[in-house]
Amino acid sequence: MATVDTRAEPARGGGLPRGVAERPALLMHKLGSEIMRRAERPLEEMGLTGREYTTLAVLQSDAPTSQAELARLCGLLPAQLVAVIDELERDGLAERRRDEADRRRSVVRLTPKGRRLLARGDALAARIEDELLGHLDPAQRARLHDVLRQALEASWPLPADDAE
Amino acid sequence: MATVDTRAEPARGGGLPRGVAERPALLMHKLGSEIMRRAERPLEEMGLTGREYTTLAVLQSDAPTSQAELARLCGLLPAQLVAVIDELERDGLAERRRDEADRRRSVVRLTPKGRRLLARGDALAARIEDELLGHLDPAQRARLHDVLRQALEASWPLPADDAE
DNA sequence: CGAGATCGTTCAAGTTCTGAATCGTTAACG
DNA sequence: CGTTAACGATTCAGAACTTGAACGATCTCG
Repeated sequence: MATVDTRAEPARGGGLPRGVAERPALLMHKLGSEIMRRAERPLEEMGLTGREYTTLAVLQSDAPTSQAELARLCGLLPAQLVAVIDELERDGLAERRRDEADRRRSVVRLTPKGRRLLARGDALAARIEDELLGHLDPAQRARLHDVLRQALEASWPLPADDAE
Repeated sequence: MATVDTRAEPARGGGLPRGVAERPALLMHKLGSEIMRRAERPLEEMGLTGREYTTLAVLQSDAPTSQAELARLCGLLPAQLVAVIDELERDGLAERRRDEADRRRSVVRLTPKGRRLLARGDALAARIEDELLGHLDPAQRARLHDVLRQALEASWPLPADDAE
C-alpha cells in the first residue's frame, strides 16, 4: 500500500513538499524534471538543448537507420525531430545523408565535432548526477542505475501494444 | 566515470535505446516522463490532469497557507496555478476561501470529494509503480523511495540560492 | 496618511505540440 | 510492367502551453 497518511503540517520553509516526498510516482517524476531543470542552463551555454543532447546520445549509441527510427528512440514525433536535426546540422554536429539503398530515408550521422560536444554533455550529466546522488557510494549508484534501467526496459514493450 | 563507451549497434527492435540506458541522467529523466505518460490516460478518465493530481496531493499533505506557497510547492507559476484551482473548484474538489487575517490571500482547501478522488489517484499511482518496479521486493522499493527522497531533499535549497 | 510590497488574477506574446496534407520513393501484386 | 498502396521526411496551421508584465485589492510600516 502506498504510505500516504499525511496529516497536513504547517508546510515548512523551502523543503521538498511532503505531498511529493511521500508519493514515489511524484518523486520519480520530480527527479526527472529536476535533472532537466539543472541541465538546461549549462547545456545552453554549450549551444545545446536537452533534446539535442539526447539525440546526440542516441545517435552515437544506437546508430538508427532512419529519422523515423531515431524519432521513435528519442520519444519524439518525426515532425519534431526535423527541427532538431536541422539545428544539429546547422551547428555541424550531425549530417544527413540520403540512404542509397532506400532513397526515402535519410541517415543521420554524428560528425567528430558532434562526438566531442556529446562528450562534454556527458561530463555535464555526470556532474549533475554527482550533485543529486552525492550521498550514495559508487556501488549504490551502480545499483540504482540498474534498477532504473530494468524498470524502463521491462516496461518498454507496452508503448507498442497499442491495441485499439 | 560515466560508463559511456557504446560502440553503435544495429539498434534492436522496440527496446530502450542504449543511448538512454547507459546514461543515468537520461534514464532518470525518461523514467519521470514515462510515469506521466502512463498516468495521463487513466487520470483523464477520472477527470484529472497530472498537475491537478499533484496539486491535490500537496494540498492534503502540506496545507499551504496561500496560493503563492502552493504554487511554489507544486513547482508552478502563480499564474499557472490559477487555472488549476479554477478547474478543481469547478469540479468541487477544492475551494478557495479568503484568508480573513490577510484578505489578499485565498486559502485553498480540499473538499471531501477532493480527498476521495486523491485517494483514487494514489491507488492509480501505486498501480503504475507496481508496473514499473515489479522486479523489486518491498524492501528494495522502500530503499529506492528513500534514495530518491534524499536526492531531491538534499538538492532542494539550490533553486533558492540564485546568486547572479 | 502614504510609499512600497504582496497576492491573486488577467492578458498578450512567444514557444511548442499535434495532426493533416504533401512530395518523392518503394513495395505489392495481378 | 503498371497501378495502387504504403512509407519516410517535410511543411503547415491550429490548439495548447509558458512566461512576463501589468492590474486592482490589500497589507506593512514609518
